[in-house]
Amino acid sequence: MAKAGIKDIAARAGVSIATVSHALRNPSRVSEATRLKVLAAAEAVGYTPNNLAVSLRTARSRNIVAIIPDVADSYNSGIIKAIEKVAHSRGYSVLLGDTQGSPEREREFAAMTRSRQADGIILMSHRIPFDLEGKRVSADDLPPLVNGCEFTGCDAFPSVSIDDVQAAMDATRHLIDYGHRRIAAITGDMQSTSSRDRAAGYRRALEEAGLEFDESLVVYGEYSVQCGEQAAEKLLLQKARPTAIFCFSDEIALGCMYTLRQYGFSVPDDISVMGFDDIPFAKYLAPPLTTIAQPVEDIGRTCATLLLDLIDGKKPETMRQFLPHRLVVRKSTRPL
Amino acid sequence: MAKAGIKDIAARAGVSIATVSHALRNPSRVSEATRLKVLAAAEAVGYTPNNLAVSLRTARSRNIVAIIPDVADSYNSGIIKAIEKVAHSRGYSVLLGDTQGSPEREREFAAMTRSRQADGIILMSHRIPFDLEGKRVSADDLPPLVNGCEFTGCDAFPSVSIDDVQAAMDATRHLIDYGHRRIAAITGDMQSTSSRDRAAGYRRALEEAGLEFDESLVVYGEYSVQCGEQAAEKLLLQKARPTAIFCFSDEIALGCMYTLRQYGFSVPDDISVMGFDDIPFAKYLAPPLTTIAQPVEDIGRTCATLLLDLIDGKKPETMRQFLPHRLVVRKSTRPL
DNA sequence: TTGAAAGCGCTAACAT
DNA sequence: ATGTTAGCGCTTTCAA
Repeated sequence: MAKAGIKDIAARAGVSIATVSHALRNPSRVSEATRLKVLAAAEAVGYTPNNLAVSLRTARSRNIVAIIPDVADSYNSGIIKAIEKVAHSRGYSVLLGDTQGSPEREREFAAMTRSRQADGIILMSHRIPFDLEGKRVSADDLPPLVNGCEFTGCDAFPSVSIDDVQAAMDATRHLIDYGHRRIAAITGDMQSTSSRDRAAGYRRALEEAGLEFDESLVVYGEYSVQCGEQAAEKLLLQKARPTAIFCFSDEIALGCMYTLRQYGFSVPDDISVMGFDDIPFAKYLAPPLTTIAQPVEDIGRTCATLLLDLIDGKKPETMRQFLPHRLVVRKSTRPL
Repeated sequence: MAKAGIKDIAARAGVSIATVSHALRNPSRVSEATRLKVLAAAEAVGYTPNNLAVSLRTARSRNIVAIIPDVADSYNSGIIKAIEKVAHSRGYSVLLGDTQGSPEREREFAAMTRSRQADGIILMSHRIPFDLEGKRVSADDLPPLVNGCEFTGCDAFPSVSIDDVQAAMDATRHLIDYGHRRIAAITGDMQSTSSRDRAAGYRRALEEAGLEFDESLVVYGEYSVQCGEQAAEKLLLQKARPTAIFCFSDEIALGCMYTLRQYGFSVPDDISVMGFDDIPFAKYLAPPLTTIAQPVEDIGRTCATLLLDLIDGKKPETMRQFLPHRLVVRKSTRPL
């Protein structure tokens, strides 16, 4: 006996395949007696539905694809974990779309909705992964998509993230409140909206405090430890060194602190370092990292919930959803 | 125009659907002229194959499922990233099976091969996620599965990991070579083979060095920062404290070092700490962590390659594959 | 309450 | 080289 299907059940239970199908999906439409008979037969033949067939027939794969720059990034992996959790609880599976930042791969993964392998997309990128131009943009042949952490700029899709501008302002202000005046910044990829917004917030907080924005104090990088490592060197090479460095991610901060230590600088005694994200490791670092906590779990959960609702035809109430961040002051920053 | 299928192409190109199918999949079976005609028509109608239909027909989903305890764990996420990479390069997608250690979820995800949503399984657990007993174990109705990092004990499935016993011996020996005699250990979940093997290696290295195994020096935990945090306290409470602590994962080591610091102990001056895994953060910690480097990328790649080959009907050469680990001495351990 | 039958969109014999 | 046709395993009208 190779592969038991509903027709095997039907044969064994002495009913039609239609009845089997009903008994399994729509119990109320068959008599109690047949239902039991069918269930017993299903059990007996060791039935497992072929979900490919179900999906083809119902035009629903019950998969979503999460398009994410890098699963191995601590911040990202937290988000995706939360996504998987709610997807699973609602009977969906998540297809992993690790793009390593490649626009081409973003498009490939996004195409999975066209090819019916996925019913929707959670996009953690600032790029729209398909042509809106080419064809008519009849809003309803766009796939269900929710934009997480980043923002494509297209309001046809709901997006969820923190208010990066405000968060960066809070971070910068914390440093200013601590008496710092020469506050450097190490950014993420400036293509990304998150990084642009943080840069804007940084700048604005400076201005509001009457501090001059000094271009030589910002190093444009990307969200990675290696970047922080190198960027810190550039900062250290300056004649007038910063007394504080605002890193646009905790990973950057980690690399930054490493370099500082290499050259004999103490954090926070010589230089204060501020991170962003509050990855799980942040509080365990030496010194524990002052940072902006993102509600990672909440972001992931909200993205997934929104998407699944979208798939079910429910329109979101707010298209642009901002979740609350929080300044977490630990030991990597100190009053001047 | 809603959904272009091969029959739309056929109509437009003035050929049969079979010819379209051939032109698309099997170009050599069709004349150059028709091939071009078909391609043009496909382009014109904006064709994207319905992979659900293809999969149903060919009985191949081109998905694999990665069953993993926790995507947010740095070690795990490295593995899964490598898996995704090779899967993608071979035209497969990976379904994320984050189990949070739950055997039930392991089984749920494993069932995806039965329901045809996945063609194979990469299992990072020591438990077999389905009944081998119940039915006849006719080896060929087992799904393609490769066991990564852990070992179920079933040699019907290929497995790939490092030699945990040897690696733990190397780690312990390093501490012994440094003159340590009271060497504590903080283990992972002792249900897991990796942790049992490491415990065995630890013990064996002790014995070979003529050191007595002291049960009070081992704290049984799990692979998490929180665990390391708490376990370290237990160790510190002992009358005769260890001079070195061998943590069975870097995350444990991180938590352990944190607690040590809390209580004013310096690593490595007062106590040496050794990790395991060499997660990307390890070298950036303060102090940089001495650890056993696992070939994460290689493990992931090998798992995926093996599985995909298995799916293609190629039998693996070795059922139990050990990849080389490496002792990485940094600054968290020091000679006594 | 149950069943017959028509597909979902595609592939793969088998014919032509 | 191209076309006909029979399904893959299931859901879902529609009729009985």
